[in-house]
Amino acid sequence: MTVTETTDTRTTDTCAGPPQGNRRPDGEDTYTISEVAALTGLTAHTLRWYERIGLMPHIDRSHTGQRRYSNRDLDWLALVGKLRLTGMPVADMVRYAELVRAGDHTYTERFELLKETREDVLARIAELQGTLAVLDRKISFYADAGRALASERTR
Amino acid sequence: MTVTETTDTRTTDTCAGPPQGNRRPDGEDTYTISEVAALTGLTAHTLRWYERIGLMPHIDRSHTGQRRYSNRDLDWLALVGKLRLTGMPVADMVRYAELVRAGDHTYTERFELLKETREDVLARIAELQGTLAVLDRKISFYADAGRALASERTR
DNA sequence: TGCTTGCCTGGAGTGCACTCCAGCGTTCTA
DNA sequence: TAGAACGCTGGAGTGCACTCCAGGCAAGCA
Repeated sequence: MTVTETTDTRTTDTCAGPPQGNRRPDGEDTYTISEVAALTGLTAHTLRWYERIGLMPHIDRSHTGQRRYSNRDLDWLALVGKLRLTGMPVADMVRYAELVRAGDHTYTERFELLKETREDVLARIAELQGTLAVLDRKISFYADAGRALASERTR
Repeated sequence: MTVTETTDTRTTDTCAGPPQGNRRPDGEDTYTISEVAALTGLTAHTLRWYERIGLMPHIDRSHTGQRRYSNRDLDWLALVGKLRLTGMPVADMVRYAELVRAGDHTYTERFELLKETREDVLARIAELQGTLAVLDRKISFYADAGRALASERTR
């Protein structure tokens, strides 16, 4: 593969921000489900469920069949967490995961999907800023009203 | 009650932004449920449900028992819409509605609630901006990868 | 050796925010 | 005056994103 970066096709998309501590170095990066739960804030239930619905790649297993997560899996979960914050439905994230699994030929599709998501996020931010303006108006109204009531009550 | 302003205790909080068109002037402001549905984008089902759970004040009725919404009700719905955008749970909005109905002595409590909500909104915006940064990184990565793939074919 | 802890599975259950339904009454238009 | 369109109610149903459960295996330790 040629696309530079220290990644592979499966998760060519791991750049979800700061290291978020407690990671083990690559090579000895195996985490149990409860460790990942602690690291991500998700429950073990949710992690298994994500896998079941195809939002996670198939996770490595120990010789006894227990899940062993890698740093790459954590990266993916970090991305999923970010996308979840945008309100993206799980089904759409699954779609994205499928594209990633499908390989290089889905690059442009992924690219489009990311750009759409970006637009959605911008729109959400704008909405929230509108709401903030309303809240600020109300808050200053209540501040004034509070003062009015206070001075009145000093009868 | 003493707080000035051209409002009453029930909805002392109507300042949800621009007039949002199609309003009838105060005094002849009676809308049927389907008009309100069209104006707000909510369904008639949802409007009845909002009333049932206490998120709306009791709506005026025609002599035959049909709902007749007022401009004040539209204002309230506009606020609810804004709060909904922030992800505030309906139960919390109901709580706020109860405070509004309860009268002047809940001013400070409402004030606090609004300030908390404001903080939540700021936090949401910050989260979204973090997500935006991640998306931008990925998008530019995909843009580069796309170029690389175009010039050379990978495995 | 037994006990506790952690993890496994498929499937059922939960909570939220609607959304729809049946069966009926009222209003509007032709 | 008929028929469509609109509205009413209580209660049931839906879709999403988890969340829990029962029953069982495997590893560590006392």
